[in-house]
Amino acid sequence: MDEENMVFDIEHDPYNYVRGVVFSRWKPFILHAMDTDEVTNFSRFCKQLPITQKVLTQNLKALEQDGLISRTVIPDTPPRTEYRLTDRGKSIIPLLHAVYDWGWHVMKEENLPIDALGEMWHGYREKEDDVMYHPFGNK
Amino acid sequence: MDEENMVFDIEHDPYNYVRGVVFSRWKPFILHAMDTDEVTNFSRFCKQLPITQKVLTQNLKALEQDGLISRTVIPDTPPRTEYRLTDRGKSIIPLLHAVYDWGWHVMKEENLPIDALGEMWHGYREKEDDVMYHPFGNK
DNA sequence: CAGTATCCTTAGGGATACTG
DNA sequence: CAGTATCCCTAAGGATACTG
Repeated sequence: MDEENMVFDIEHDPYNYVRGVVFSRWKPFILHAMDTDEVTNFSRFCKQLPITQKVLTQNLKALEQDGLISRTVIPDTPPRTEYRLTDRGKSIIPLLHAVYDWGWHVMKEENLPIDALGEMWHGYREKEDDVMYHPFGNK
Repeated sequence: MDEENMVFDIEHDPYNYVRGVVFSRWKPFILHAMDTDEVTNFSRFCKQLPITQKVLTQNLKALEQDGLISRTVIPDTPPRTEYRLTDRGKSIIPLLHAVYDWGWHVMKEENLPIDALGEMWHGYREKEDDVMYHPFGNK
């Protein structure tokens, strides 16, 4: 055995994997929305998240490929598309809550402003109808 | 009250905050290493993580500013620098473990190769001396 | 409705060389 | 030892327009 270190390969590491699969900019919000809604369609996402259709499509496609969500096209006229969490997708939700909670408390400690809409989604603030006009789900 | 939606501002959202503060490419590994080592110095990090000094410095500086680690310069000749987790830094460790665990299980389900060194650090694989030659800590 | 197709911008990271 | 200083590259995302 030589003195050469075995070198750590981040490409095959679970942290890095999770980073790509769930911690991109918008995925936590998409997953959270789908957990809240049970059945969610494309246009609902667009209503309150300031995310472009292109990025939304990219993220939904990736989430589907990674097995976190399922996509069903319903052949109506016009056809609709339904998204829902798979078991794997559901299994990440508690972790997302824990992440939000940790971040929320640290931001409070640092006196950083926290988005009110997100707080309502997570039950950290009383829901107000005028703000929750399109609370990700049924109007 | 107008019909205009209140728009969600991701810049003030805890998810996004945590993403920046702990889920950049290398921070989980740096934090994990510091949790394992208690007291860690700069050069130890360089031994096994394939990370450049510049990026390491950037990350350590950011972690310090965000209150996750503390930095102490010891006036020897040459001066050394010691890093250790703050209470806030320690408080994120269980969450990191949970992330690793979730990712590890999903990668197993998908038959994706998992880095052996990372598995040993996390206790998912028996430690082998020839592989753990520089296990982040004391040689 | 649920996307594609283009084009562009930027933050985070990598490579390499240099310093008190 | 513990960093700076440059330069470069790429992936993720944003803006805008178009489509079956």
